[in-house]
Amino acid sequence: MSGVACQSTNPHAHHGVPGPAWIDATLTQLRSDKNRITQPRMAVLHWIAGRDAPFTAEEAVAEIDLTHGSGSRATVYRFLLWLREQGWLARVHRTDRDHALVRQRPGHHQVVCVSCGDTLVIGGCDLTPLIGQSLIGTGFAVEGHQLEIYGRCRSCTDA
Amino acid sequence: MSGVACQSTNPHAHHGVPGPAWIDATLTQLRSDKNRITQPRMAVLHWIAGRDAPFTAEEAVAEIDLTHGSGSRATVYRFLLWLREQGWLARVHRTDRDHALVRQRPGHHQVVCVSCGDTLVIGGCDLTPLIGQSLIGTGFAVEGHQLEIYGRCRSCTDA
DNA sequence: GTCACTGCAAAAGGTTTGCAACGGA
DNA sequence: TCCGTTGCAAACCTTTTGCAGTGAC
Repeated sequence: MSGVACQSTNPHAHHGVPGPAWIDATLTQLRSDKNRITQPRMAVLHWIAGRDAPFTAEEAVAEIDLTHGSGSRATVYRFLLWLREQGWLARVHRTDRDHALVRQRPGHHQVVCVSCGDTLVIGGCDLTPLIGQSLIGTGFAVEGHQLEIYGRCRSCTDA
Repeated sequence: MSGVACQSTNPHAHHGVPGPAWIDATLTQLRSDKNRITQPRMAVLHWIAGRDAPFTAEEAVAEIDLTHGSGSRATVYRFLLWLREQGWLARVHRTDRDHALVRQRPGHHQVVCVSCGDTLVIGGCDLTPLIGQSLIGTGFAVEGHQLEIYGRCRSCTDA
């Protein structure tokens, strides 16, 4: 882990990928992939964009239906799957039950609060050299990595 | 990935936690926790000990039943849960579907081959100080972390 | 002998799929 | 218009749970 992010003020720690930029990027890919931009998909994108903590698919289904009056279970699941395949969502483990999803930007790492589930993302923290070193001589060709950090955020520690 | 691939320059890379040592350690804790050492639990332990690649709970159920003629679904699931809670198994993501489990030793990290699913573990690679540094000023209290590294093992690269 | 553990079978979740209707481009 | 996408409902798969019987200590 190197670079600016390791300084004390840490300008790279923030809540996930900024929502608006994330929507723009996904829309761009939808268009260039000749996929259709539909009303349900927009509802899903906007809902995710406003969501910083990890969420489950089922939460997405329920809340999108509530707030946007749209989103059948199948449609949401199908689109979430696409977003994951394209790398716009990362899967993280939940202490409780199943997996959750978070907006993702490559090369950044999730910091998850075990108490409230809020997420922080640290960027500019490239572990690649370190990992490479550890694997010298193993013949293993690294394609990527995912680091999840667990703990308690400020508000949950104070409480 | 073969055994040979791992005995190279990196003394800390190996296939998971060695099976026999892992069984001993879990048995020790079972005893000290006043839990009972039953035939089904022994079957589960031995099956896991001989398994280096990540496995799903369902695989465990099916194969343990086959090889040891024991292990009802509920019993295996209950024991796997205990092993996870005690930190003897780690949950890792699978590219395909749900989560998988692997033998774990604290402070070590999983290296997963995306092609054959085999696992390597690197130890002595403590990220804690680095993570701590990255989070200075965020008010986040780190309790733990999990690093998953993806890539291709030697045999899958050669193939 | 006691009480934790097992096994069954059923319930509870979570996710995927088939198919007719719909609607972006 | 055309074909990708939706919505519903049912199927599917994984994991959990209740409870009577069993067996480790």
